[in-house]
Amino acid sequence: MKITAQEEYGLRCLLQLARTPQGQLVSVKEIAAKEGLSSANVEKLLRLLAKAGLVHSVRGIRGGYVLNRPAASITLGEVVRAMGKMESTNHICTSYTGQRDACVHFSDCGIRSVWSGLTTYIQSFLDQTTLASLLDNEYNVAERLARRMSGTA
Amino acid sequence: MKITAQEEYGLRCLLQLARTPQGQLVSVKEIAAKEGLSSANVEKLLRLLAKAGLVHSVRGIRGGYVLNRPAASITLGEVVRAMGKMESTNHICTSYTGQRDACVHFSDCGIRSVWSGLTTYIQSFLDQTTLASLLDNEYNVAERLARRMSGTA
DNA sequence: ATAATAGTTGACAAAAAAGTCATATTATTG
DNA sequence: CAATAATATGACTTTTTTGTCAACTATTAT
Repeated sequence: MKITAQEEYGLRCLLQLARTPQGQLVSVKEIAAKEGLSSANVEKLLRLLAKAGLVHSVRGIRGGYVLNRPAASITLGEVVRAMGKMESTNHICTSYTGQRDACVHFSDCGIRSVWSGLTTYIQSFLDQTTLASLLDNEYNVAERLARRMSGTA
Repeated sequence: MKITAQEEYGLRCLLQLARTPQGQLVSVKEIAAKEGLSSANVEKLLRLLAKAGLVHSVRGIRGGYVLNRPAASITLGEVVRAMGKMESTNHICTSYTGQRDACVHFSDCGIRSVWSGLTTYIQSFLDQTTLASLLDNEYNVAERLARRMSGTA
């Protein structure tokens, strides 16, 4: 139960796109440089996001990636699901069953119900957070910091 | 962001202990058989739980494991933390930073605050669920099932 | 005492996740 | 129309996580 590397980095790449004005293209190289990741890795992440329809790519010289929709309409839930490491509610109890075919216990055992409850709970949190709200928060923090540093507040 | 094998199996082993009456010892072999896991694996899981103080072991012939505290006082949060795969709130942004030493962005960036918010949110869910409540639920399900099958309801 | 049973430990093996690389494809620009 | 700069793809490598094994220690029963 922790955020995977792909989820974290995928989100970061997406935020880099969200920070650039209007459907302006950003290259893998730029994103990689800004995030301190390898280009190969960033490319892989962006391909996952493209498959999920969150970003869209343009080939050729001067090509790059853009968000497919406004940052305010993209939720963290979508991002995390796009990275493919989220337990899907209907797979609960199918992954970890020991050497048995199905859940060793009842067909609707206590474990199944907590795990699926937890998954739903987490997704509701993620689905309520948009890329835009993350940036907002970031800018507010930056602003507060700037004010404090300049002795204005 | 998904439940790890260790978390799931650790919980299952613990529930096996919670199901047996009073501080009665259960051997690794029994648990392994009931869960369809290898003894070696169950042993490893139980050692983690023992290190965290959730269970206690007795050696020698007729030895085995017991819960250290009543099932109603052990929360899922404790279990998950014992298995060591939970993001700890003060490690946020120290694991995934690309090739940089620290968070590439602000020292209190948008990502950090969501991830730590999410972690807290998840833990509050887990900390409100006890082993006992999982068993309750299990028994209720079993009872409902039994009633339905016997045509009583 | 000794044999048998059960937990303990650390090293190792296998599987999964993360990351890299080489090669192909596409578009632009001179 | 060639050179260049960008994305696309799949195979491969590395790292991390899971799981197994073998040798050891403790406890009980005979």
